[in-house]
Amino acid sequence: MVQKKSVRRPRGRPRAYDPDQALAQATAAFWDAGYSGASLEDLTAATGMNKPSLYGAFGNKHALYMTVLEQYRAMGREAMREALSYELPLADALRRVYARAIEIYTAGGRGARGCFLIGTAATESVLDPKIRRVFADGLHELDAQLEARFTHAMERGELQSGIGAGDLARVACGIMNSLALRARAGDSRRVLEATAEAGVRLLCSLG
Amino acid sequence: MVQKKSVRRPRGRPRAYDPDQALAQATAAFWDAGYSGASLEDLTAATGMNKPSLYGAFGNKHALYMTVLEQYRAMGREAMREALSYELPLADALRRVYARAIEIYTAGGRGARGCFLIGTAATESVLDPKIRRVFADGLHELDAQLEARFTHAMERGELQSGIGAGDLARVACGIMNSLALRARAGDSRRVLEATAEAGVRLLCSLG
DNA sequence: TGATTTATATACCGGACGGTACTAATATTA
DNA sequence: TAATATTAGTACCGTCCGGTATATAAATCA
Repeated sequence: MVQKKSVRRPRGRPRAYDPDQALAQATAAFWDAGYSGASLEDLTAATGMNKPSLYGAFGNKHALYMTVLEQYRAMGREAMREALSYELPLADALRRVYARAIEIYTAGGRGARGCFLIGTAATESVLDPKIRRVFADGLHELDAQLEARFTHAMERGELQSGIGAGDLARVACGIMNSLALRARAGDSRRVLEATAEAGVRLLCSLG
Repeated sequence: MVQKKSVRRPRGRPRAYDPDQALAQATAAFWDAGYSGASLEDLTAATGMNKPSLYGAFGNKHALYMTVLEQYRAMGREAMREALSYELPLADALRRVYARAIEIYTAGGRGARGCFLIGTAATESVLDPKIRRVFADGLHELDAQLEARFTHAMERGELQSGIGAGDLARVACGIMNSLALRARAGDSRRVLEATAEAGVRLLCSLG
């Protein structure tokens, strides 16, 4: 009988940190201060790790950031996939999407921080092509998720619009971008929700 | 007869730089790299000034950034005021607004940089309340300009919508935010223009 | 128990950071 | 021309930056 690997400890001194938790705390540090604004000291303080351990686990600052960035994208993709129901009417599906986005954007101990990509990756995107690529991919992936849902609604006869699904998706994505920015600017949850609802009604021709 | 002050030179050694031009070049440096990402060396290289002159003229890095930020806001306000015609039909006025925004967002030597506020101030807004205030004011001022135009269109009977002028304005502002982000992400001008046009048609119920 | 393996912890590296004292240069004023 | 005023330019300040060498601690394996 083979012993479970997760129980059998590896050979050397055990880690004093939980990798997932450390990554989450590094995410928070970057989210607050941005990539350039978060110092290695901020990151070690946030994770509770010392610098050599941080390097051993995640590589240098840029590599750590890229890891965090990809993890955020995966979280966002999954959150959207869950929220963007194909069962509910289009308007309700969009409402769920925006509600979930507002949840994510207004979380955070030091006040709302918006979208991680918009708050940190956008800034670096001009001078850092790798970050720009991930940032653009993140936007376009959301576009694609939304476009598929709009296409579905059109095919089902749930929505007739003179505007193509792709363009509708980019506008719907734009509403979300705006929620992220307004959250980071400190707008109240009520304003965010009203903006989202107005967007839903426009997009679904419920004006 | 009084001699013009602008001709009469002040007492000491004359400046080797043009203050307006220096400020524009500092703007470019911050726009590319963000506030935290732009070093004082970047700023002196961009402006051609040495550090003591830079300090004498504009104060420390934060003060210089705040000056640049306010100047950008003034430029943006004026650009919107010019573009947001009250004579043209609402849809055409919005088209002018977005066209002008795309012009500003895609300018820049090292590639498109989007909106200065979104690309640089948003990132700092979580940890720097003064920057957050200016960022939020910038968003809300654009909201107000757009809301006034929507209100005008409604009063004139040019637009009937179940959505209030304020909410329409925030959505219209969101489209612009999205153009800024997409520009910084590297999206083509064609995509930006298509997104803007879709936004116009939704906002003006031309779907 | 002793060797080996892995991680932690301390202390340090060269360099870049934001910021400034000091000197030299260039103008006006008397 | 001498005195004064204002700027430019150089050189430097202490600190923090990202990153790493080295030593020590804590586990498994034989």
